[in-house]
Amino acid sequence: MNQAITPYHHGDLRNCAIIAAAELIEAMGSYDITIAQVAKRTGVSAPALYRHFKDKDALLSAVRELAHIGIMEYTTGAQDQVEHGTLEHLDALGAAYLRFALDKKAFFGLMWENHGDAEERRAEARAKRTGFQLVHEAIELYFRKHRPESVDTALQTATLLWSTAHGIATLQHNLLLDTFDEDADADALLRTATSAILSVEG
Amino acid sequence: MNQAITPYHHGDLRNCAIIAAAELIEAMGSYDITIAQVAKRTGVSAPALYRHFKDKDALLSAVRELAHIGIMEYTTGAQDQVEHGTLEHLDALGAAYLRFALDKKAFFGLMWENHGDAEERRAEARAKRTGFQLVHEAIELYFRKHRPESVDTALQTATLLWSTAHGIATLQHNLLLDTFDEDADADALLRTATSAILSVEG
DNA sequence: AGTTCGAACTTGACGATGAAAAGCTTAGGC
DNA sequence: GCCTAAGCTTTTCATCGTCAAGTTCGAACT
Repeated sequence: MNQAITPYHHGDLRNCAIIAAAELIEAMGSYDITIAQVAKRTGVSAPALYRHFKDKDALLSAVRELAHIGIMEYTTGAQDQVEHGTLEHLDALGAAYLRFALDKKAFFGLMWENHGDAEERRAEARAKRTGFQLVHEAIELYFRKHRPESVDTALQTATLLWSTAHGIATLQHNLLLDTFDEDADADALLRTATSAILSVEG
Repeated sequence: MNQAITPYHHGDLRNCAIIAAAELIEAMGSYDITIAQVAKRTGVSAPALYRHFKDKDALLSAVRELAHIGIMEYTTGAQDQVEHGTLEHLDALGAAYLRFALDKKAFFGLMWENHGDAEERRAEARAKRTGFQLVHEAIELYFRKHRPESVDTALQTATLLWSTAHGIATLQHNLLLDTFDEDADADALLRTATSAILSVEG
């Protein structure tokens, strides 16, 4: 975004385009953006972006990765304020996930679109896995402290917990929580699910 | 789809267009279809569809409702083969949901897109609620039989169970289950979650 | 039966979009 | 001080969603 006197060679177009796209998405509250919009915001012609991205979806794919980093900021941020390996730790992670889904609706929606070729998918899967790892480690730590006999089911438990959090976030995101249950509170629901799933006998 | 000698007035264009769109989506395995494709398949010009749908999204919205009916066929079909109010009943519902997500990937992805104006959203929310109701009733019945003191938490439990099923389906759909947990089995995961959530103390 | 009317279609056109092609511009190695 | 190749630009094109204007036909009224 920092073009001093608009030099011919931008210098960092790839990254600036990704950021511009992300800003546009956030500003419009929708990931229905055009190459032209991104190009304009970056101060560059539309085809210029094709020097750095195979096609539109490759650009969006990069934005999706950014979004995953964003969610990591939410979760790691929340994690830093609680004692690790406790129930509060897991609740904090879950709450952060739900909060991201609410705060950054457009990003959250975009992240779970899956188009793109195998290459892009792999890169995104890596980013997603990093976020999941956080939950996995937190649960492993929790089990090690409170239920050492269940440590080796931590991966399964993490998958379940992530699924539930994601499901609740999706309900929220689609404005269906109210439709299904007028009095539902996403955070409370997730906390209930968390303790239920954590107490499964390995 | 039944144009005998291609009469000028189609007779049932609206429904045929919806079905054609659904068939296209299923055939291509993607919901990235064009008005022109749908029109061609229906044997009609593209603008003709605008007599029956406000815009492209109104057509897709109708297809989404069809998809919800499809999921209902899966779940009610599964339900008919088990004794109601049992754990197997709930497991069957969940398994049917996961199977739909796998069998009809494109539909499943499309269903959770949410664009469209308020009017369309309301119609879709109604369709979604109908599917949810099934789970709700099954859980209420289960509680009435096995844990009568928890009957009034059935709605909350249903929301949780639906969330978990949906989360697992999403992981599956995005090919992430393997990424997160190489040995994960979606059905087994959901069964584990189901019994955990059902045993929460009201 | 003939006229009329409006709903259901047609063709044609337009603006926006994603993407390719071909030609400038400039930094950096020789 | 050129030469080259990467990084841009403007042009161009096909496709897409959608609108406007004209055509066709069934039904309702005389």
